[in-house]
Amino acid sequence: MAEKYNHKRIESKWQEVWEKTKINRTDLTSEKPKFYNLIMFPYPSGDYLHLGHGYSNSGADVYGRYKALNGFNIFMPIGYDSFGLPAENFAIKKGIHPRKSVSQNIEHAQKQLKTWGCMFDFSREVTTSEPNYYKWTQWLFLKLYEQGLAYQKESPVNWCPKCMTVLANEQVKDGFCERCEAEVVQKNMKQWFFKITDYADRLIKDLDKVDWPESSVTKQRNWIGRSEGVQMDMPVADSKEKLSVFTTRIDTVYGMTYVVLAPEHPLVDKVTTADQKKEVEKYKIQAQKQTEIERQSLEKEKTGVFTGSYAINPFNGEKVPIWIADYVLFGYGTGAVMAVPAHDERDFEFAKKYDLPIIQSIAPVFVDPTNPPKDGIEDTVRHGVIVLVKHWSEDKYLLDYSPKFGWKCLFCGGVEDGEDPLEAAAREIREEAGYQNIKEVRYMPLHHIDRFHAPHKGVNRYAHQKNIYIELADGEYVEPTEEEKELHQVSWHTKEEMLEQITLVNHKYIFETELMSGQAWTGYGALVDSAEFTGLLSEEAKKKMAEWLEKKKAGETKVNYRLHDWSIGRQRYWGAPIPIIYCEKCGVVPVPEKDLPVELPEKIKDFRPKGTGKGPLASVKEFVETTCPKCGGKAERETDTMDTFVDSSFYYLRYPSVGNDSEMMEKKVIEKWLPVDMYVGGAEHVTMHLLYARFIAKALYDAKLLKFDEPFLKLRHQGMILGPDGKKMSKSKGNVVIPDAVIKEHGTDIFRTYILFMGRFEDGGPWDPKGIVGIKRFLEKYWSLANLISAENFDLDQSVDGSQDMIVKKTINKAIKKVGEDIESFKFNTAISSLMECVNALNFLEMKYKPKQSIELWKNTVEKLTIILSPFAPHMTEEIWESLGNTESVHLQSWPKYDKDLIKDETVTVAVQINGKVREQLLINVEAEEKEVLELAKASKKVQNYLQGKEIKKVIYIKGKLLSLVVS
RNA sequence: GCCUGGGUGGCGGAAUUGGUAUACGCGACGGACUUAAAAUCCGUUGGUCUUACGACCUUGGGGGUUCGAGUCCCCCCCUAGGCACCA
Repeated sequence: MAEKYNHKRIESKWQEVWEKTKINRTDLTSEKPKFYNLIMFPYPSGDYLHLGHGYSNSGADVYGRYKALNGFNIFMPIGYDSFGLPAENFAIKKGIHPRKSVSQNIEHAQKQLKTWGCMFDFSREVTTSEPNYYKWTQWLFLKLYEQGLAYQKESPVNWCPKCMTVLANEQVKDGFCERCEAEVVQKNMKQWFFKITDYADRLIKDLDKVDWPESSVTKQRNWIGRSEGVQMDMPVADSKEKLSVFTTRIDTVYGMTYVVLAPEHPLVDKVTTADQKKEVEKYKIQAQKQTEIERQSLEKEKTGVFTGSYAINPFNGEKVPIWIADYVLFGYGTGAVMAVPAHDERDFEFAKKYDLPIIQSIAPVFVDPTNPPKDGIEDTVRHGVIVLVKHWSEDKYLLDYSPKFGWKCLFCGGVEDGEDPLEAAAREIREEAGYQNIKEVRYMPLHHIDRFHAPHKGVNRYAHQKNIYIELADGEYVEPTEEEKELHQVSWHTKEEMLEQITLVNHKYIFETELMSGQAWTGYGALVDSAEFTGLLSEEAKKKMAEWLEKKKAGETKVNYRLHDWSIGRQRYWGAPIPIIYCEKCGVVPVPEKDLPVELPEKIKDFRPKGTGKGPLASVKEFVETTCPKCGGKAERETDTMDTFVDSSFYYLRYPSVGNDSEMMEKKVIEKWLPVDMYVGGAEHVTMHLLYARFIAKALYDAKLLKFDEPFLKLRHQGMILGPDGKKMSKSKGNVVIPDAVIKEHGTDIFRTYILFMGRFEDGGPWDPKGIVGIKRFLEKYWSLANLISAENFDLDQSVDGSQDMIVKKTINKAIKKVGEDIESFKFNTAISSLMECVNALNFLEMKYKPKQSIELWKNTVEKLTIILSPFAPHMTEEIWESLGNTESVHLQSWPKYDKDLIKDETVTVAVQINGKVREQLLINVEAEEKEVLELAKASKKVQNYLQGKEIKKVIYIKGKLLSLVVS
């Protein structure tokens, strides 16, 4: 009996061998086709690398090994994202210099990584906090500066009072600091920015070029938040000022009843009248004091103040009041909006509160789905009323049942030319419903348009419907004519009953809006009361109205983005200093390339943040004081450091040129090796790192430094591994599982195979330590089977004839195909289950038939099995490979080719369905035709039972799958 | 509120273009080996009814299309993630 599998001995044995043979060092100059297999580099903030790292690394490594077996030259580098807040905070907590804690943490992470058996090329590590790396971070800054993409401006920024630094929008989660969870406040500061907004359109458009998870593409698109609209100028009445508003719904402009400026808007002071000054000032101060969360809280009731001035709607020349309100954001669009309460929920809420007029300018259009307008027939325009009638004493409403048309609805009817709709409605109720005394008649907040085909008249109707509310005074009733009674049968119902019974969608809608006492209609529709634009549909009106504005030079079409420029300055110590010098004479002067890196002073008394708005570097005299590179005069250095995301935005570009200190990217190498072929990492980086990295690639492309503008062609995310309790792992919950403990007990081959077997790679899920035994059994089964074959240790007494050889061949060929396809599409779990099936089948055959005579076939089969298993269990398979008598590593072999003919089965079971139910299974030849199968089925007793006395109406045969019979 | 994914046995999860739902693994039960246990191996394992043959039901719920629906269409519920006063 072969030796039991000992992971400790075997895994460390091969890790040593591989280190010696340098098997994972990539020859970047090789002629073989390249494959850049990248994982997101870890952040060594002090904790162990966790299960999540183990998960993504395992997936990426299996994929990389599979690609290598398929003839690619794999480059799988690794590094450490070691600058930034968490690393610095960790050092502060420990009371040591971050340089020291970072190097300890890296050493630790490295140790972990080396036991994980991944094919990392450790010879090309990057560490972002080393001067030989951040020299290039600063170089990158200079390149962006040269292109005008790095600039300084005074602007409101996110300030984290706990980290005492500015944060990018991307680092603020629901108003809290992403790192320390302190509440973020707005501060006005002079800051360095990268102009990512210049690339907004390309960042959206080029998503078409990449193979990324659809959800991540959408996430980036939403984050960038492109919206097309128009910017419209509005003169301020009795003043020379004019204001500009941005809207995506210019089609609603005739419904504008006021204008709102953000409280910070510079025009506020200019338009505020003397009597309103006090109120406005008070409001401004109150708005400023609020934190971002308070201000953006949706529960908060809207507030605002009238400025005393009016703006003129260029479309109709009407004056509308100018208000200020904090529901308008200064940072988006023009910081001013036209308010159309009838068609915008926020404006509606505001208008209700401050009693501002609500004017409808868009009418919803309902197309009757059961009777839509027919093509090629002109619309006939009609005016009509739809009437909601309320009972005189109860909370009930009148339902009209029309036996002739079969629908249940509200009362409705036509309005003759010149007739008042309210009167028409009242008349109709008296004559058709019979109720005589009306207490109240009024219009409902919105009217609408119905479109349908009127079959009895042969015309398409385009009906302007006024929606009218009638409340009866009492129950006085005069019997309608017989004729009317045939058309209308009325009954009283509660709200709920009405909503249930009404069969016409438009009537139902009216009923709902009335019950909700009006709402803004935010959908598209047809324009009403909009002068020359009346009748147009929203889409078309938008175009025409924008053209109209452009002609009048009162506005233009405009695109706005949710995305803001990337604020990159941090008032912290542990980062790459921004390479800028301020000279009294020459102003802002970039540090010349030859002077890079601007080294972060290592000896510093206190590297903790001060909270003064200036970073700790400001107090290091030797650092700050310098000479101007232009004029040689006295000058001072910028003391902010760069956001960590700048470090990580280009690390993948640096890997192939590690060791070259004179160039960031070696031209030849970069042209050969980039872009990245496969990138594996967490989905939480989609709106930060991945967006920034794409932007930087595009900027470098424009600077002619790169020949591609999309850095990551393929992207796959690993799901999140949760604690055994199904909750997110965290120290405070005490449910953290450290991969090293698992690896120590079971070995990394078992660990990585298990974690990939648990479920779909993108899904993740709870870590369940119980299931690991299944993988252990599987791999040990493989181990003993392979050992048996390699030892040629067979029971020679058994008589064998090799008749099972074909089954052995088929088994392995099927596995080769399935496992390969599954790894290619990141379906590791099903790849592993196919391997299990294969091992189980071979094991069964081996035990049953003792492959004495077919030893060559068996050996060959086990070799193939070993190769296709090697991406998952690299150590164990290497050991087996050696014991099979091979001298070259299993990882340098080729993925076996499968034989197409051996994949197919000659006989298959087909299901026989009778009226949709499976009643019989037939063993047939794969090539059998419908006729044969039908004959076979008819011969079956079971089938005969179901066919007795019945006739076969229809036969459907799906080759090799099923036969479906319809009988009656 | 809007945009994405999900919802399948006791559990993790499979299922090509609509074509035998529950692969593979865990767990559970029964058996073999053992003085015994562990390990290993073999068998059973969606539910209800039935002595049995078998019948019926079953992929979050309700409707539909189809010879046939986990898969397609409509409505609803739950859940994870993202965005959210973005005009």
